[in-house]
Amino acid sequence: MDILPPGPVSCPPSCAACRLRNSGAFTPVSADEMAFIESFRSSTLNRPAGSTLMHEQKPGGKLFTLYAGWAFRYKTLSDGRRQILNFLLPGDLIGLQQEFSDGALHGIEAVTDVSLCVFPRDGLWELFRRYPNLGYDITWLAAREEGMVDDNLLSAGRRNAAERVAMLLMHLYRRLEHLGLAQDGSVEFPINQQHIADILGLSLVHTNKTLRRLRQLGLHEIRNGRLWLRNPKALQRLADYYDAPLRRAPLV
Amino acid sequence: MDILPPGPVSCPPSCAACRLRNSGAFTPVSADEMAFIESFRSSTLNRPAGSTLMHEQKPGGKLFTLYAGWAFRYKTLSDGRRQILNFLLPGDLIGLQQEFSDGALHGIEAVTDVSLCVFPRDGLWELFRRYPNLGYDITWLAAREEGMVDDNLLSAGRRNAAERVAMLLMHLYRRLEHLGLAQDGSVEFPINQQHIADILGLSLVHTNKTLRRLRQLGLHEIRNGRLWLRNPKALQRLADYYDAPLRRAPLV
DNA sequence: CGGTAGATTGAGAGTCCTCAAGCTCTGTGG
DNA sequence: CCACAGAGCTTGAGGACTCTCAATCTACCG
Repeated sequence: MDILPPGPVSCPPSCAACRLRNSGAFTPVSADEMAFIESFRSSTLNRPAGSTLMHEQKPGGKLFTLYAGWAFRYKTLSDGRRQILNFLLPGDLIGLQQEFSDGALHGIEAVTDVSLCVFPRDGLWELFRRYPNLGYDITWLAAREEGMVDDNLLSAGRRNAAERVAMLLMHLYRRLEHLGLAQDGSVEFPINQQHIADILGLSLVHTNKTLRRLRQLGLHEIRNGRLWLRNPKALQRLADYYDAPLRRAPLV
Repeated sequence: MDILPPGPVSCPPSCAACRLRNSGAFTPVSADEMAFIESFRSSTLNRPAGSTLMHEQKPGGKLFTLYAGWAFRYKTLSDGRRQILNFLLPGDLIGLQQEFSDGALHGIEAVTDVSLCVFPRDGLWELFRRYPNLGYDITWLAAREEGMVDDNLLSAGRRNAAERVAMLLMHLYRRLEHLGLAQDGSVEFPINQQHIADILGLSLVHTNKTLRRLRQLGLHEIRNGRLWLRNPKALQRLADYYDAPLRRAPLV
């Protein structure tokens, strides 16, 4: 990992130069809306791998859009057991629940070095008022994130270890590929086995044994921080996971 | 269970007579907004216990507000394993994810006879445009529901059977109490052990044994379709569940 | 009085967990 | 150049929690 600033990808000063927005993976916005988003953004921020972007206990905090890097939402029990709720990838909006929550809070931690666009929390209402489109987009993003948590809950509740692993690998590969981050049949994969255990609701040891078994069956390969799906069909069948293609998401 | 119409509580013709809105459990809206909501509503609907309100496969469908009764969102694997994602109680908005989803769909089924207010799906955008407040409220509801799924995921992933049961009983009791549905220290509890197993990610048999054990320890009692928390403190400690008091929710 | 839904119980089998080491790789410092 | 430390990955063994299979029991209904 690089020293701050994190690698070559900090947020550009202007949204017009935004690599995400110009990647084609997101729905276009009008010039007007983009100008508003840019004015709505209060600053940009780089944080190193492993840092806490939002505390599990404290409400408040800011609203972010993840520009580069990986992060995750999580909850912990008081004896330390941790459950990752979902992974956050570039373009994901961070901190929306804190705005509304009943105190059912979660923490957010950076997996890699990350770059963020920062938005003031109390500007959200104005966004809804002045640009209903953007409000609608934000609801879209919230609903999509809920859908991801739904999938994870189905895994944790009803899939066995191998099925959970297969599901996770498929899911992350698809999302990254959709963002244009797949190269030569592989994607960057910065999470370790503890992260995988924590999102799947498994122990570290069992996660290791399951990953190894699937690798030896030729289903995937994780090496040097990259993931290859060696047999996507088999993974899909194992996970019983046949979602429709991803749609372009809004980007705020 | 009654024959249709379900019991004495169908949606009133006018929102002004809405029992939910007048219960004090929801945030007030302006007369203007209420008039819009009433015009936005395309009809009302009663459905019997056990009916499917939304199919797991088909997108589309309508948007509902649950007026009376219980329902749940669920997903199933192709071999029939079912995971309930969360329970829906009066005031909950139903079908929002279908509007946005990437095809990551879920089904919705009525537990009891239910009454619903029906909204046209394609009117949602107009709602955001004309009443940004209401758009904001809908986002609030989406974020709250996600928070509930987050909690369930923490349970399924990291709590053992007894802790999961304790968590669920506390959670449902709190929500019902907040709706003013607690009477003499108990609430209506129309779900069976299969439902409980399906939301907790446990087998029916193990759910039964766990419920029985907690009952014999004097923690709760379920009888004649009602739930009593006999020892809320102990349940709370067991579940490691200490959320802030519930806030009033918006009602659309 | 049979039929059905739901709750209960017992027994045996598995999946998954915890404990405990050992291994590999990388970066640091002498 | 090598010893050392730390993070992450691997492996083995035993035990605990949960699952499946198979019945039985109760309450309610036609």
